[in-house]
Amino acid sequence: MAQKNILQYLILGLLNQSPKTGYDLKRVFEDDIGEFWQAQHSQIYPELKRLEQADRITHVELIAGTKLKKKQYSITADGIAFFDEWRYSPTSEIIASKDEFILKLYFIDSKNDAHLDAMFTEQKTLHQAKLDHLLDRRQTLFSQQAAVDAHYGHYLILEHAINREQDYLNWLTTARP
Amino acid sequence: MAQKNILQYLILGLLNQSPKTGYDLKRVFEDDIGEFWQAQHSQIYPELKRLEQADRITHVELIAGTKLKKKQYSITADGIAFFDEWRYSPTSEIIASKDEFILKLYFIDSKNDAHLDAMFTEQKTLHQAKLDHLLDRRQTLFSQQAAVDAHYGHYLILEHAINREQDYLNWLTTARP
DNA sequence: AATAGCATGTAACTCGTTACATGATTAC
DNA sequence: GTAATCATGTAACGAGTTACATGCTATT
Repeated sequence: MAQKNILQYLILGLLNQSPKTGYDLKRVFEDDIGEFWQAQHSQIYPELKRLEQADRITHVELIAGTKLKKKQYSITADGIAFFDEWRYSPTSEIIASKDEFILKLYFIDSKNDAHLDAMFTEQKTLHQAKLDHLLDRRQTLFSQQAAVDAHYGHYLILEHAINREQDYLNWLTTARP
Repeated sequence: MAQKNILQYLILGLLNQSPKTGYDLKRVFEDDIGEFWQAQHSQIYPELKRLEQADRITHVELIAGTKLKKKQYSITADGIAFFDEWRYSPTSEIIASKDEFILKLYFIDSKNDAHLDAMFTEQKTLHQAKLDHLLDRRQTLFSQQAAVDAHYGHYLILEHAINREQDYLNWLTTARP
């Protein structure tokens, strides 16, 4: 065993919400959970094949327009069981994050280093843009209380992503006003 | 080209501070920059070989005790140039983080889900322990102003790690008091 | 008709983890 | 003496990225 293959659980969880095509999954990864997990379509399609071989999902072929085939996948009872095992098991490790800017900063010894201002200015811009985008998404998705109640976990993690960016920006600004 | 090989720059940066063995590097990864990057010795030793073949580092063999050989690596002029190119280049992408707990949370639809309390309690414990450890390290490394002045970047990233954990804990507590 | 987006796949490659393997030294 | 740590390496595997490849559909 080398790694954990969390991707399979995410795909199962998303199919557990509703049947989806590989392309649908790709978009959810981009839009909804991209802050906390990433997956390219080149990783999703093979994983769908493996999950189907393991009888955790099945698919039906749909025709859009006149010719365009798409495979709509659904989760099976086996798949649900396998997903539930993961989702309700303890999460006892924190997957450490990676941050290239932070590493570059580590090698700066002096407060007077000529590069510090440019480095911080750049990061402030990046993280402000990210924060703006997240605030926008909150506005779009959760401006009504009903949405919060129906997708509470999604709401919470978006709040967390927003907090995180605000905290990052706050640190940047405090360290280098 | 598939990925960025940031590890090589980190090794060069650490050797730029002072000559080190592979084992020394391993410990720095565990202790100092583990919050933001991880590397096992099985990744470090081959990378040292590659860097030496590229003439970016060299080594001398030292004998500890009577027999134990160790290879002490130093950075070359080429290595310094290569490192500087990286460290002073723009960091225009944010490497997205991964967090398994957050993903499990995403799939919880209702505020009344019976698992929520246990999930949050577990995470509070984990992140509190991490925060305690970081506060401890700040006390050890940076209780004197001279240390802050001599290793300003290291100080800043430790502050950031502390902020981040405090923010995480704060979110956990606010969402599930 | 051209462009952007929908839709699915494979190939090549690197990154990173876990496990295997060996031996010396220090502290108890 | 024995356990923990120092010290260095390789092997096997899975995870993840980038690039290659193809074709349909909707919008302007």
